[in-house]
Amino acid sequence: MASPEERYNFRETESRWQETWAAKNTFRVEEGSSKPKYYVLEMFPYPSGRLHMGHVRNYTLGDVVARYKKARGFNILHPMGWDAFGLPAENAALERGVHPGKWTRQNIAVMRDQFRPLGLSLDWSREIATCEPEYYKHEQKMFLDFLKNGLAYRKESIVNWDPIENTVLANEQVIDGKGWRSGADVEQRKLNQWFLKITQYAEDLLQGIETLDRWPEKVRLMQHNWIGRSEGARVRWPIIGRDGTALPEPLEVFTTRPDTLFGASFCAISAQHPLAARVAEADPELAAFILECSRGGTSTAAIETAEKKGYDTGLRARHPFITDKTVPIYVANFVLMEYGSGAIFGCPGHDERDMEFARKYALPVRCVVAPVGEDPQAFAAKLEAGDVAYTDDGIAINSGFLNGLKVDAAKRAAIAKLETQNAGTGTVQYRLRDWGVSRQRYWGCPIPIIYCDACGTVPVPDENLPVTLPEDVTFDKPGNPLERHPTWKHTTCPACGGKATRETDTFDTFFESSWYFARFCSPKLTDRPFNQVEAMKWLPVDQYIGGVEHAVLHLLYSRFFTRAMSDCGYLNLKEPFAGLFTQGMVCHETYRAADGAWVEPDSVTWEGDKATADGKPVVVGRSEKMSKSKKNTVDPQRILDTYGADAARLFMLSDSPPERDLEWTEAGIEGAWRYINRLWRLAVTAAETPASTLPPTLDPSVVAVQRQIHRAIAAVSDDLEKFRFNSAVARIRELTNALADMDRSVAGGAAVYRFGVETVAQLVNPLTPHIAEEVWRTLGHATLLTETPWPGYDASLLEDDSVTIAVQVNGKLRGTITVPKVADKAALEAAALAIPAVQKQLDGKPPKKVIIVPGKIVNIVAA
RNA sequence: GCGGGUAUGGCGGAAUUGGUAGACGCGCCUGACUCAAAAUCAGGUUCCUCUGGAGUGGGGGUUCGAGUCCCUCUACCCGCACCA
Repeated sequence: MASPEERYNFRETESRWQETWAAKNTFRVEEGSSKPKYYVLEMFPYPSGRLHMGHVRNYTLGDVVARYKKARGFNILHPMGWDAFGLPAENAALERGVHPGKWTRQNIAVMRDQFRPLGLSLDWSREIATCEPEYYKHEQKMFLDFLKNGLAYRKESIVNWDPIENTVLANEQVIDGKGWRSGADVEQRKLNQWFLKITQYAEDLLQGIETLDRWPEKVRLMQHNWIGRSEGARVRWPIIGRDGTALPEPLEVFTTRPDTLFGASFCAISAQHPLAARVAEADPELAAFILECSRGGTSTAAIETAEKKGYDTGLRARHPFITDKTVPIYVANFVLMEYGSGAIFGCPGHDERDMEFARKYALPVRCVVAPVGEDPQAFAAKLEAGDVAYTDDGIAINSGFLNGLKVDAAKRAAIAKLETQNAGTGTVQYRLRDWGVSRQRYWGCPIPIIYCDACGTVPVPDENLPVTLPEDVTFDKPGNPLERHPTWKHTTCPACGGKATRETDTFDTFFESSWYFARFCSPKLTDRPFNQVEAMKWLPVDQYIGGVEHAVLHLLYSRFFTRAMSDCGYLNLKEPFAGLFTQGMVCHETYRAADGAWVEPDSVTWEGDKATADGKPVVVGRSEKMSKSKKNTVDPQRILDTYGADAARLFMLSDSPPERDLEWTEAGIEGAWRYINRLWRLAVTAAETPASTLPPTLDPSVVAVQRQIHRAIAAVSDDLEKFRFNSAVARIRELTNALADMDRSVAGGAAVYRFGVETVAQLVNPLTPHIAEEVWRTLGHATLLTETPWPGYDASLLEDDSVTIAVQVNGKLRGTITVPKVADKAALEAAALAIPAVQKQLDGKPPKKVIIVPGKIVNIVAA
């Protein structure tokens, strides 16, 4: 029976250890250490105001890795910072009239305080905030270096416009045709924008994926698809005008199927194609069609569902292979200007979309590929009469010099011929577009550029960096406050000294997060973003942890930045993150009142399986990601106040594998809290047990526990290495159960018990560091457990002298036998056959066959 | 449409190379302690027609033996989506 003194006081204990670790700088990087380095990083938080459960899970996972690796003898870099620029700060300014900078810095202060009681092994001396000029001045310099090296450029282009956020979005920030934060239908607008040349690295980024063997397959695949490499050809089609004369410039189309050129029945160009505009000058009907395409296509979502429409320009394109053959050129609403050359040739027989178009406009369908093993004539007749395209592999038919070749060979032959005829070239096309980084927002890093009527685009000279954000701005009107600031925008040209204006756009906030991992290597350096030697020592990040939602955003941008920084002399590295772990979301049941309004979990009361809120019944919905809109959030603060950090951490780690979604339940956290107390009682008992040395002979039951301790060390070590934290918890609980059940009064009992409790403290330390440290101290250790090496195990104690193995008859379990580990096959067979249940199954007949796998199983095959 | 993933008790999940399915926990049940409750402790808990049988989403296959390998179907989840 636990007396009040013995009850575990997490409030006092957890804060005491947090203070001790802080006072001793336990988690600072060890300068000049000869230990191997290990860089653990979790995706840094946006200072939204308060920590949420997703943060707690993310940082707990990272902390387990950091503490485990520290015990394993590594010199750990485990820093924390703030991804502090972003739109919510401006929204707060609009709604509450508070300056974005003030709001952000207040949030940082609140959240930093919320971090402390979690007991994370962070090196706070390296804290950074991206909204401070000490940080962003370096990225302004970096941008200018990118510009010098041809990695940044400005151009007018059609961009994704978010009408709610009043800013441009990158392609990666448009999800299902909607803004990734606002959810608004994204519109198309033509604007002058700064771009970073991520496409220059398309091939390298693609190939680099192969080296990321400690990344989840899912993320690698998503990046692979996002880059979207396709091999094909650019084909030039001479154009014949409406009057029958040839135009000077040919039409260039991109295709991945040059093998189907003989099946071409039309060409189609984008409504934004220059040729379309030229023809429209003399054709009002076409001009109207083009307008319709762009009007109907203001939202990306609308484009995707729109019916395929075309307009015959009256121009014709001359086929590269077939003399005298020409095809009509259409303007089509489904051809994208941004991909390939903004023009295609249509082969309806072997492309679904072209088939749809051809049937609509009564264009010919010609079969030029037939599947192997089918009669080509019959197949072609069926295909040409139907409306389903054949897109699989096959053999070229009706295709002149390509006839008889399979698709791959035909592609190569077609490209070779195009090249000899000077009618086209083999090429590689990527889906990846350059990264538009201009944002029409205030709360971001100013783009260090000046526009001068005389000198054009002029970079801000180094000595004038940083270009800092003005503090005196107003948010009383829509649009970018920098644009209407009375003085900030107006400046003099650094080149000619004349009147000039500043760029008022700021960088996409993904700019800051694309290099922060390097800044942590020398966070206080003032003259450069980071020290190259330090960065090369710590990078790549050994273990990066965060949500999968950044698979093609932050994670791709960072890989690009690392390459770009290397090409500009900042680094010599390609991949920033050697290991990546993407954690699941934290979910909770949802509740709705009769009127459909969401109800918070805290206001729901249960009576049996009936849930009510304010006396009215509520409908229990499915478990979903915690979100403010569905009100199914649980405030980490309340959990920490009620159960402490260790219980919260333990529950988060034990209930689900870390890559899967976690269902938050009050019962679960209570279970974790019970375990903490159970462990504490064990420790109190162990501390009361007089320390004794191990006697020469141990009671067999004690030997069994001793084996279990060593097995637990081996299993938990392996589990922690492989992110199987839920299994690690199970193994530790098993050992705890065994220790609680053991007889301490027999020979060696007391000593092994004590050793066992000590081992539990060590094993549980990365997961629940406060109680672990407290147990360690209670057992009489003067040194910190946090500074104690990871326990080793005795391999000879992992296995028992005797093993229990299963006995099957025809694959069905009929009994078990416990035999010496060294028992030979004959002994195993004899023991197995002696089992009554086995005898019964055999029914007096001799077995047909006996399969014996020593140490594992005996399977008797009955006649 | 294309690509990927997942499916195991009432629930979360375990079973690392094919070898005793359901570890560990939650919930539930019984008992002890208590005036009572909570907490704690002890025991039980896959299902069924229970000396046996069935069982890892459905169906089929390989094997002495399949949650695990192969084929096929279904459901759900995620990513991309007129990319030529």
